[in-house]
Amino acid sequence: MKKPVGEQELLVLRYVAEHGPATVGEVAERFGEAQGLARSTILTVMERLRLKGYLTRRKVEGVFQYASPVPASELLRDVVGDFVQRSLSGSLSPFAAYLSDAKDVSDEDLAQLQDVVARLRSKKRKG
Amino acid sequence: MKKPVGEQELLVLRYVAEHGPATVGEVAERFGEAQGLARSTILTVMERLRLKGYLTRRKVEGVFQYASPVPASELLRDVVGDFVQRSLSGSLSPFAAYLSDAKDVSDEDLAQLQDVVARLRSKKRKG
DNA sequence: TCCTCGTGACTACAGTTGTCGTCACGGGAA
DNA sequence: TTCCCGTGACGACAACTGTAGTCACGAGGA
Repeated sequence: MKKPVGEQELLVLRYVAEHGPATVGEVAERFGEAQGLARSTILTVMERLRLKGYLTRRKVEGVFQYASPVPASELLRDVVGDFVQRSLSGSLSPFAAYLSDAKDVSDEDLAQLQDVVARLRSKKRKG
Repeated sequence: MKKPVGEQELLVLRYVAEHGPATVGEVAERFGEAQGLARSTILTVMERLRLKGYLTRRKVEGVFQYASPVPASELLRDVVGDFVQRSLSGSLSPFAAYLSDAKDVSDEDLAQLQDVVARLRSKKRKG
């Protein structure tokens, strides 16, 4: 069930996941056009995502509405998990190394990270 | 200089970066065999990595010694950076989401993360 | 000298991804 | 009724990746 998703595919998937159910025409107009992509490109990508099980569709008044069965946040969380497993063999130190050099960590991201780390630590103490 | 690297390619690159300069035969025997890969596969992958600029080689006593121009840690840090940019559009919250669900964060990784976060926070206060 | 083996360079081929063009259909506007 | 347009389904093609077979060459051992 873990079909791979390409980079562009992921962008489209994210768009759909974040911008509710949408038709191919809508995605092509609002997302594809901005990226300089033809409508048929968007259609092909969305259909591939559907074939892989990442999108579902439902005919509403003649046209198909595509939607992601999982919310964008969950989707991205899984993408990160996959990446950590596949490319880092589960190790997080490369992430730490990246972070320590990162120039552009937003306040919110930083606060969120601190929060998560603190939570993990307290859980570990107990567990 | 930002040629893409596939997953298997990355594994080989990591192996070479971590296990000093090595010949194709050595990598095939120690790494490839364990993965069930033919020697020619290893050779092809290593040559592709060299063509992309991720490996260099030097003939030593008749055979080529391949090496990574950058240490493994730096390599992985860059891989993470790429991933964050390309797949997460620079946002770190998906990573935080991943962490909060992660089951298997090692003590070392956790400590390292906490350290980095703390450092970033203090830097931010000052800067 | 002749055969074998490690090494390298090529070639090959299938699957995935990124991008489209095009064709056919059905519903409205003219 | 006719023609146009949004929509869908296909087919296509190039690049990249994963994986390997094969051929030629040079150094040693038999």
